[in-house]
Amino acid sequence: MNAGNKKIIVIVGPTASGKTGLSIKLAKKFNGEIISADSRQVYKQMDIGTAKITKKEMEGVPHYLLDVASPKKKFTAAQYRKLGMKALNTIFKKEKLPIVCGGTGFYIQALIDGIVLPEVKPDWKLREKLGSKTTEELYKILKKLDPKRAKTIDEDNPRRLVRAIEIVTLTKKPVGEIKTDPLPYSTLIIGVQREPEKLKKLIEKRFKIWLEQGFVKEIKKLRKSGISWKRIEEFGMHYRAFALCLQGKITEEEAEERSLRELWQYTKRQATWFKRDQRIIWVKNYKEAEKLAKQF
RNA sequence: GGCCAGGUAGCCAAGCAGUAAGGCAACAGUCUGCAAAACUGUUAUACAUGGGUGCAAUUCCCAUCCUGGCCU
Repeated sequence: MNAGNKKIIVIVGPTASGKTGLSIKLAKKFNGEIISADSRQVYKQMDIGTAKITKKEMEGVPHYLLDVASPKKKFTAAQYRKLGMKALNTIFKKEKLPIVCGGTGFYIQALIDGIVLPEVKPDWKLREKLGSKTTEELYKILKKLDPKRAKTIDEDNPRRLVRAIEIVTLTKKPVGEIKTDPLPYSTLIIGVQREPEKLKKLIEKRFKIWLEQGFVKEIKKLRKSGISWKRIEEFGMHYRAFALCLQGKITEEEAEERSLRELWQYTKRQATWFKRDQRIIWVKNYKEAEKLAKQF
């Protein structure tokens, strides 16, 4: 497929920086459609706490990769890439401009830089078996099963070791080196920049709004629909904090404190991630972004 | 007022004669198959104050101040 003149705009940035608003403006201006790149907004029933855009806020701009998975199941970067590619093709067919927008750097990388990987579902029995092993033991197991993967993996990270073992065990073949298949389109990556102090305030403000909108209720609903506390805790940050609170393990005050703190820590992790990507052009407002997009 | 317990880095907390674990936070970073996850590294002239006894005290003794609990 020769698609050299096809273009994609990507918008990245820390949480609460205003990516969503920017993406809508750009989409309207340049006849675009939006592909969300957010590892939590893919789940149904998780709207308030993920700051998912509402129908009204979309202003008629089509969105992809929202509400594509059940929170009961695990969604992975591999699935994201698959669905993302599909969305890209759909948008191109309509001769519109795809705008990938989100804060999950890994998903964006999976899509744009094209990490090729088969989908592997979690194997709970295997995980249970591996659960009691030490990191060292896990590493040894992986080394035996897939020496190449063992070479590059972070050997102190049990989470990744388990997943790697799961993958070899289920696919029955070592993957070894990972292939990449970058998209053949030209991409403009815009980063939304915010002063740290300002960002902190934006996070706080948005968090308060979540609470007013019934974030706690949202969690209760998740629980009622049969999702375990453990699973809800896995969603991290404020989902974890309030899940603990509703179980009576921490006070409401602690939950709020913890949420805010973790939200801020997340922001910093995102910054660390995006810092490495030299392709990102950082902007402070919509005007700058529009200018870039025009040139592009 | 009396008795008891305790005062160790921003917070929690171990040690209790040879100058001080750990956890959280903070800061930095990793990431190519769970990524709002998981993991790594770095940082702090921290032992309430004043005396005393020791070669040596954060550690023992005395006093003072503060905090918590109990009693009157």
